[in-house]
Amino acid sequence: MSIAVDLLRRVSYLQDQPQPVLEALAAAALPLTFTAGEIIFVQEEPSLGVYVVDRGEVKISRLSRDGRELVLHLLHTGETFNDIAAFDGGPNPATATAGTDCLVWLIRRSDLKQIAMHHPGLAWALIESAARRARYLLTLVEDLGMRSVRGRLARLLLTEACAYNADAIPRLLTQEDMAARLGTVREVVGRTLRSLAADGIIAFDRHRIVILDAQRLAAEAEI
Amino acid sequence: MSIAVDLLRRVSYLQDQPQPVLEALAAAALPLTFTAGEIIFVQEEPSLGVYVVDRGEVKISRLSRDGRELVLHLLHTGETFNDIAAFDGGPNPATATAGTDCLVWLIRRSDLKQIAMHHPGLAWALIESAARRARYLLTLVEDLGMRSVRGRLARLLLTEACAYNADAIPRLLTQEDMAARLGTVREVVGRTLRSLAADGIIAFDRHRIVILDAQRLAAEAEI
DNA sequence: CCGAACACGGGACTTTAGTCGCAGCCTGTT
DNA sequence: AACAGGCTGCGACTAAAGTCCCGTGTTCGG
Repeated sequence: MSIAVDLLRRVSYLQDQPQPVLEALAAAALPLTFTAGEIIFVQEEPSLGVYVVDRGEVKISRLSRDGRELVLHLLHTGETFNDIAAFDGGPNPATATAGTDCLVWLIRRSDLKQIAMHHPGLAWALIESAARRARYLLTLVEDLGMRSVRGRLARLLLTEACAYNADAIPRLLTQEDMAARLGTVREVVGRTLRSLAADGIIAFDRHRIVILDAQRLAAEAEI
Repeated sequence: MSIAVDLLRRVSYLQDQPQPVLEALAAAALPLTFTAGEIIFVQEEPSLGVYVVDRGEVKISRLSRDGRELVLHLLHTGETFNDIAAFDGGPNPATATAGTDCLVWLIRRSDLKQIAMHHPGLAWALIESAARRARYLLTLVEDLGMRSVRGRLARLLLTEACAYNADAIPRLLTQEDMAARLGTVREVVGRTLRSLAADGIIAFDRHRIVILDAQRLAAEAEI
């Protein structure tokens, strides 16, 4: 159980919470393990509560009935998911899949609500986290609504490069993965990457992507 | 001031709050009036707090630098806006414009936080409302990411018809308005409307839109 | 009553995105 | 060494969306 407290302290919006609050949450947390590719929960089904990633990678996505997938988040240690459903008690807003073998903790909605009702500081922290989630979704809306695939891809490359603070993006993301995150398909991602390479903005180093001109890439992302 | 309490009771997520809570909020609320077309606040600027619409229509939108506008919400009496910024203290996530002459009340973030910290019930209500907002944004993401203009337009027509619970949509929305809500342009909306009419799904009755076949329209919206 | 502003109809065209099909290339396995 | 499967490269094609442009009806104020 103290393991769970250590984890909760790594959750960005919980780190300022007093020890008793974290202990109360930890006491309510249930450990769950999933193997790579396994589905954690499915969109539209009733929700159990909020999940915290302990180890591994979790993919949050929406599936359309024609088989396309739109990836909303890729989560790692210390990040939470299904907050929305845990907060409003509605069905799961998206599908969660284990990207790798992983360990997550589940805190049921009723427990969370109970604890939040007794600790206003926690309640406000949850409010802020929900607001951040909404803000992130708004950037997605703007991306999808007013940016071209080229622009979105440029943004994705920049954020990925930044995440590994390097000019090269290790071959973790396949073109298929990128397509799912951009709301498009594999071929278009490939074509756009080639076009960016033809313009001298990026280059391929044995299937790794190297950013040659971060300025111009940023300019592409702005449009 | 009792005017403000009456209004707050019409806010969906506040209606179960006890009288003292509403009075505390009302005491903190400042009335503001705007004339049609006036800008209430601009995206990216520091936020003052949360707003409640008393009278009139408020349009929440994102503007891109190439002049395109994406309408996120159209709000009326008893609805709130800029919740996100009021919750997390960040800049305004979008631009708010008075669609008609209107009266709104502003509750500053610090006052809201103070009151919420003393009333856990209110805090939880805010959590739920933030979750709903996020859920709504997620439907927008799905719309923009995996639906065609035709599908989105079909959905818009259905929800508008439903809002006036009739099969005809009064000429309140111009094609330009619809385009802004769908993330597209006027010509495309017009073309798509004509195409739906050619398929016998809708018809025009002296510039009003009449839904002839709600089933097929719903089918278009599903894809 | 006239003209300006606005909303709409609609044709012609360009660009962007998505689809299809197939070949090549690694990587790990048998 | 042979092979399967996943990832990629790429051309050809179609469909969807966006752009440009102009004509027309309506409304509203001078």
